Amino acid sequence: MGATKTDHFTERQNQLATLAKAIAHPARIAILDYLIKVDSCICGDIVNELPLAQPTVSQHLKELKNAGLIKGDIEGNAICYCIDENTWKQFQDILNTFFNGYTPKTESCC
Amino acid sequence: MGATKTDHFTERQNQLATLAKAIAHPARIAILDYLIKVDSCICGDIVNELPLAQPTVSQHLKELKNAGLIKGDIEGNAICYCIDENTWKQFQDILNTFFNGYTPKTESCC
DNA sequence: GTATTTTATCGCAATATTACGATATGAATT
DNA sequence: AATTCATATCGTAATATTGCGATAAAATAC
Repeated sequence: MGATKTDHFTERQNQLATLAKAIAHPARIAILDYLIKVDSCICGDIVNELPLAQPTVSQHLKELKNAGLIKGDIEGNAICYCIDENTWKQFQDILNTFFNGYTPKTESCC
Repeated sequence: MGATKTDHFTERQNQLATLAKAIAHPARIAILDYLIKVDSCICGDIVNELPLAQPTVSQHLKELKNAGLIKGDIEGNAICYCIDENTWKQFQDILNTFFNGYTPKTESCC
């Protein structure tokens, strides 16, 4: 055991969970924060911005890339990373739909 | 190693990550889906709705409760669970703020 | 060519998460 | 008090995640 039983849930539930997992780490939030802050594609210096070793940052970048949240192109001997506008909007939509799905009842027993 | 280096990130980054982690599992999404669907507090039958054993469901409920997303009161020999309206709205805000923080640039190099 | 710089990958150790059987708890029922 | 029902907790096994040192890969600089 220990492995998530993905088969038993709907595709939407799994997608939402995977999406949440992609941003479920402060380092990955910090990376996205930074990409938003500098307001342009970033070549290099992401490692210097984080309190983590280079291989660890590289791994987090990979996960963000797998999730589709960021994209990166090789540019000389550096990589140009930036937020993937389309996936970003898509994620925003999915989360909004989920959270807007709930409307508080007038009568609640708890 | 293996433990997340929470100390090195801002409180906001950690909060956002923790929040995301709370919904980063299809079973927990499914529980929230169900609570939204039945549109009232639920006493019992959450276990029957999920493809997981009772202790596992109980554990997921506990995590959702820890995150503040749901609240539960003892009601006879059952528990009345429902979505915590306030935390729900708060989470929605935090996520919205995060996702709205990004506005695509006209000139993007990737 | 050899250095230098930057990012990726490998391999491993530490920790966290997921899942569930067994058992405990706690309230209602008989 | 014993039974029943619903949920919680304990203990443990399987798997996943996090982190980093060592090393590789790939481009630039000299």
